[in-house]
Amino acid sequence: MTKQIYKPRPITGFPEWLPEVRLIEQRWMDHIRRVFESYGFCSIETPSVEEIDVLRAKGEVDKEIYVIERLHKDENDNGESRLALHFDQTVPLARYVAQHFNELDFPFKRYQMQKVWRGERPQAGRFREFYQCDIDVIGVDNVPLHFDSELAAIMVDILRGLNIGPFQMQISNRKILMGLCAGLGIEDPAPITRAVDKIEKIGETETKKLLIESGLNDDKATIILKFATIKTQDSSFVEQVLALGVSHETLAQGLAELASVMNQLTHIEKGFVLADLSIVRGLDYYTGTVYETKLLENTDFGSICSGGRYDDLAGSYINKHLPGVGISIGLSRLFEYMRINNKLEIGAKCPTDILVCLPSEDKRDEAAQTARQLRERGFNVELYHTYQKIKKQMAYAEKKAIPFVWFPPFEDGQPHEIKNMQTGEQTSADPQTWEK
RNA sequence: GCGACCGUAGCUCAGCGGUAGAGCCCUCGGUUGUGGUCCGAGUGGUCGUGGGUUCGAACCCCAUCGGUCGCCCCA
Repeated sequence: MTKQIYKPRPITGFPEWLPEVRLIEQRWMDHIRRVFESYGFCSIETPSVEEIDVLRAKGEVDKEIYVIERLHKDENDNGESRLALHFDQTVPLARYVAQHFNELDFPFKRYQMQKVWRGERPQAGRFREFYQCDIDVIGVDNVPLHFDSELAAIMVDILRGLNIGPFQMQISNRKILMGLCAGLGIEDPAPITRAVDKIEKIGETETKKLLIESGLNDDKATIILKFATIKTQDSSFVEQVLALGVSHETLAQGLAELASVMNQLTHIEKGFVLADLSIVRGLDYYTGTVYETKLLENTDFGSICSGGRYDDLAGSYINKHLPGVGISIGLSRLFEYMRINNKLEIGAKCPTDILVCLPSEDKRDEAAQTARQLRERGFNVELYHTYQKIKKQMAYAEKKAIPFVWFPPFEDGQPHEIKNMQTGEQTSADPQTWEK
């Protein structure tokens, strides 16, 4: 009789980590949470599923959405196949705010760290199930522009603390390009924004080709191209845009807003934030400030932290005008980049500080007692429950990279001992007073 | 959804027409109460799957499934 084995394969796009990697991911999340809370953001968690109609209210993203249904559907179950996994946290937030409008305090500042699902082709840094860490500020009728700069500062703060190497956040304002297009008499700005957005990736020549293909004459294409290459560390982009000789009310408004945001970010060390007018972002609900963040050693990897301002978040779900601004860290993407490039400092495979070893069968009580005493004093302590040669017990600690091994007395009357696995040093110690 | 490349042990790969290999990992051993190094032994694969060509296929051909990378889109 041979046992039937179903050989499992990893499901691409749905990552899972070994304990030593997961441990670091948890540390990252702790860090992110701490910074969010330090700015007074509160946490919410929404269900993994939303009604399909809720998810669809914002636009055409149908092919990305995973629908859920029971394997065995009853005849009268039809109405229930209306559920699907959320593909971001902004839409669930909008629904949440609409639903709890009367119980929330505005401006509503919340953070949310959950998994989201997208039915896309997985690639490096692109998953079908991944974590996002969002913060958003929602106001009734308006949200001060100061939040736009504060959100940028928060994210720079977080990313610097994660030790991810050089990065840069690029900020722009959609009104600038929209106003520029309007000022140039361009009726459909969509293909223009798409071309501008690609300049970093495909270069100026290719971008210009795209612009011409979209129906622009050479003069207009040249203006747009010139515009798309403007990058400044302060608000001096304003003069450069004005020098293009196009004027429009929306353009002026966008310039004023972005200048204001940049001026409020001068406290950040130079280089972390850049006004980059080629940033527009595809998502159609952004109407003002837009953010993107790239790792400078590999800008092709994609944005690791992006977001923007929207005029009306929840208009599809409630009859109120609720503008907001939000930004999200692509935790899984960023983490994966660090992991595959061996930049995570992989350490212990468990949170254990001390392994208490079992000297012999008849010393179980003493060993357990020792473990309890150490645990009460705040250490993470594992007890080796199977009596095996000390050699085996040590090898276990070694494999899991547990930093200390505790030896309760082998014979009555002897002292306890503790061994530092890194230095190999072993000394006698008292479970009530020992310190690392 | 479209295009290019790739599927041999848990992992990284060699073999490219004549009966499945290496390194790492894992397990055990190298005697009394102590890990890492070293030495020895062992477990593990119907060579992604199905068909075809051949005396004979991991190897050649076709199909299929899976993976990787681009495009689209995005964290």
